[in-house]
Amino acid sequence: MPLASPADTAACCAPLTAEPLTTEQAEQVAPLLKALADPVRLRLLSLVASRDGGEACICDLNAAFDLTQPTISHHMRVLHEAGLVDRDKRGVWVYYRVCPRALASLGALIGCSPP
Amino acid sequence: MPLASPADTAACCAPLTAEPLTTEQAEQVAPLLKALADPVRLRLLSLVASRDGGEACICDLNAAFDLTQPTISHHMRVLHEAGLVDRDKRGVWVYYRVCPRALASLGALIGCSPP
DNA sequence: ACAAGGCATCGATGCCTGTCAATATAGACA
DNA sequence: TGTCTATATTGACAGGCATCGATGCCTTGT
Repeated sequence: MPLASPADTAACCAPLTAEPLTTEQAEQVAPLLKALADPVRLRLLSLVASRDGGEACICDLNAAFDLTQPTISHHMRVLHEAGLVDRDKRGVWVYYRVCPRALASLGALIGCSPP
Repeated sequence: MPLASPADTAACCAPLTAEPLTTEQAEQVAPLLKALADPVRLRLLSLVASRDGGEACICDLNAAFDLTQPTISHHMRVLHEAGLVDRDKRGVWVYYRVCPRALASLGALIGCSPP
């Protein structure tokens, strides 16, 4: 297990509206939301998630944006460090796929908990 | 209806993982997430939502933080302009309450709809 | 009319971030 | 070994943001 991402510890609690978040909880969840709070990263994550097989490489993603390759690489790094996507290097290509647990825990926090 | 908040138009679409977000969708949703992506604002929203009656005034919120009153006021303004909370001035006090539609649409976007 | 208190706004400051060009790294293939 | 290609890293720059102190606005009560 290479690194402990924010998604590992965050958002494993009661929904936002049930009881006040503690300072610690808020400081764990905020980085997750911050990683998502960018139009490019939202599209990147959505693009990866909706892809056939649930994965995409940088070259695929690059083609969908009018941004330079380093910028896309930077955004994927942010998503990865937040624990929202996993990396898998196969040969020359690097494939990203969404980490479903992270998204689910975020959804539970925001309060769409169907009992 | 004083202003059209981001929450009015954003996040009324398929979950993030179903199909790629368009640029327009991403640019509508991102401000909502950005408004939430701050530890103080997360606690503020949670505090308001979990309050008896679902509302709180600035003076209540101020007491829960080690920040100045202008800073709290600024954060509540950000939440309000994103469409996440409503304002209601009653006498000297200003009461905030969460706008449930905004949170629900965000939750639907993130994808906590397990069929 | 005046004073007091709750809240918003303004201006300034220091830090964070999105973007790019240039460069580095690393795997595949001849 | 050397070249080509895919991805990451670095350094720099501009814009954004969280915070504060000072101040203004508005409502209530005297």
